[in-house]
Amino acid sequence: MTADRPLRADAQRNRARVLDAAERVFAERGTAASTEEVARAAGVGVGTVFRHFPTKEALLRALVLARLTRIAAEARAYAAAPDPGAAFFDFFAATVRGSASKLELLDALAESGVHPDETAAPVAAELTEAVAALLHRAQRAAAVRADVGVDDVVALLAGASRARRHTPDERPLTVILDGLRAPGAPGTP
Amino acid sequence: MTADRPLRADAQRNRARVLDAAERVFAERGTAASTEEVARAAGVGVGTVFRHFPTKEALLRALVLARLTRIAAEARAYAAAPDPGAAFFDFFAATVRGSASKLELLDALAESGVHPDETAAPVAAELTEAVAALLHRAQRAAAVRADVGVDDVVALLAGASRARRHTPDERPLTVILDGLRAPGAPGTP
DNA sequence: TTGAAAACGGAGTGGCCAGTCCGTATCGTC
DNA sequence: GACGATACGGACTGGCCACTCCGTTTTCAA
Repeated sequence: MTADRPLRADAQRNRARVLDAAERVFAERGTAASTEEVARAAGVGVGTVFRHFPTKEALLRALVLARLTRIAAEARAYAAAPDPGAAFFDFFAATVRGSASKLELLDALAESGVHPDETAAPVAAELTEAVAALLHRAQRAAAVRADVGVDDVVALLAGASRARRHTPDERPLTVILDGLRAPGAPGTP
Repeated sequence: MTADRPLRADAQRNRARVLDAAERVFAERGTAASTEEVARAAGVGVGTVFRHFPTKEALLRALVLARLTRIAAEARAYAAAPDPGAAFFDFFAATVRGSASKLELLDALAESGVHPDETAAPVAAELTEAVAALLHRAQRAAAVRADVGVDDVVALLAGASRARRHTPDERPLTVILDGLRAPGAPGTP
């Protein structure tokens, strides 16, 4: 229970800069990029990076968390759209387009033996819930096939992102979206 | 033009062992596993590993090459199946099932800034050609949608493998296969 | 069988990188 | 404006890991 008093103005600014720089650097140089590179890109000393994120792993974690949070928020936003089918498919497509090279952070984490922690769990739950809402509404409207679950959708999000890293082409995404459509729905004509 | 005379018996044996061990070790510990770990798993000294593969990158490359070669061979084998649609879909499914955790090697390579070299090019071409044959035959038979190209199929192979790492579930694969089917063909009923 | 060529093993080396430490700079409060 | 608290920068350290080197072992051809 640390009585986390608000950060000083410069500290807040630097924390944000580091997060930003880390996202950029890791996206383009891979997660093996050194912390010093991140610090340089942020215009900050390494010490500062490590003060805010005691470990490189913590930094990675924070990035993943931020991303998951953003995606969850977007999912909730799409839930407001009138057409259940469009809401689901638009969310899916937008997420894939926006995450092509970034979702891999998640995998980077998983690969390096990082176990999900208590901080991540609620966010993950939040995401799952938001996607489930979108999915189930779309399924009730017979826009999405009934036999897929939330986990399948998440797995397909990851898969579609990976496919996109292979080609900038939209075709693979289209194929996956079509595969998700319910038999009767307009899609593959 | 090195006059590569045949390897001595022990050398051949060890080379194979190293390749084997490397595949296992990198698959389960990630490509960040040290060369020494690979050597130990192969029952060999590090020196031996480096004699056969002058660089860790070269070892990774060799693994990817071997895998691509195997997949290409399998693609050619499936081309012999009577039903063009089944040939394509069975090949796709088998490759994904067999490569779930292994195709990532390819990505590991790509990520660490490894540029495709002259050795890889012919094998890649071979693979592309074999897949193209399968794909086009299936498309002519109206089993696979006409608007996807070989590159899309390869991207989707990678994507499906990634999805599979997320869930052992078959559903995501099914979704992708269904997305690939031609409109009229039997698939999503 | 024997000896030269080919391989082997593994201790050693150099470089890189995560993480620390502390003297200095900045902030914010009175 | 002044002082304590907070944050900063970056030189430094320890450990790990790719790769080298060479004395020893194995192969194989004659």
